[in-house]
Amino acid sequence: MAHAPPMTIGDLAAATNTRVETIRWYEKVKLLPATERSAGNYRLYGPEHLRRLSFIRRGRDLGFTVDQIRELLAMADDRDRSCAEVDTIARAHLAQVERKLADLTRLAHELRDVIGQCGCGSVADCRIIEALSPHGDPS
Amino acid sequence: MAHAPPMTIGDLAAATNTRVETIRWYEKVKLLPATERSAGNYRLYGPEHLRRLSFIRRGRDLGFTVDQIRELLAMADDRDRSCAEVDTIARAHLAQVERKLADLTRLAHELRDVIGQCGCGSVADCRIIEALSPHGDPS
DNA sequence: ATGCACCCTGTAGCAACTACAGGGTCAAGG
DNA sequence: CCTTGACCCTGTAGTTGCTACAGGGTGCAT
Repeated sequence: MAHAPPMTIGDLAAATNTRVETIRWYEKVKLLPATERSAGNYRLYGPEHLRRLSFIRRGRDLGFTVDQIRELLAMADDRDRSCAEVDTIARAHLAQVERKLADLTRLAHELRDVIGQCGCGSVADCRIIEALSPHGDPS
Repeated sequence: MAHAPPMTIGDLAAATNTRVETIRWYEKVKLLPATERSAGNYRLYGPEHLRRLSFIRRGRDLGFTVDQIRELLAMADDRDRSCAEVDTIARAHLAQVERKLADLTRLAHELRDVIGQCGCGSVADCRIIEALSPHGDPS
């Protein structure tokens, strides 16, 4: 079998569940290389672009920032390098996710408390508003 | 006791743990009213501004958007109105927080899995990079 | 040849601020 | 009185990660 014909940006978008504009944006910020163009100036993509974009999307789904992905890609491109840096980035990211998780958990508790107290009368004695006001606000 | 002298924007910032620029920005987007000015064109704030800004900051800490806070403030200003809308906003927000919590929990699991597998050899056989790559990527 | 789906570039917008640049004001110390 | 330094002013541009046009060109089917 001959190798598959190049994909257009729309094909690549469909294959990776990404918007066309997002792909062009990744190119602009150099997560993806500028590609060859067709006679009509269309971007043409091959399987290596598909692989790279899939990597990027999976990283984004896992909550890595674009900068972190840039670093991860640079490391992945240099296969002799030690894996330790990759590990470091991943661990730092996990720590950050865990911090955010703790914050949100606390926040959910507070919100549940506040909502539980609302008797749904008039705003004048709404517990939610009161909870937001500087503690016990008279006036 | 006579009433306290007006605060400058810096005083208000210190009292609410807010940056000066943020206060000016809240004024621009009409969360805070434009204030009186001193002879030298300095903004002057009184206790009612302190109360309003505290409310805003607490709402932001609880993760309400600026738009939601704008609604909450409008309701709080109209004390005869029913509390039901306040309750609705708070519940919608809680639901959103809970969704985000679920996402992050799943994400933390995935990250921990991936990190656990890293033997910290060379990138060539790094499990983290592999986990990000389109499934099992040969080449 | 004409429609229609697709592609191109470039710019502006979103949230919620933050960070200047390039000035003016005010109180204290010398 | 004058200077120094901390504060204040406006206005604009930057941040993150896209998304949404506007105003065009391309490619294929009918």
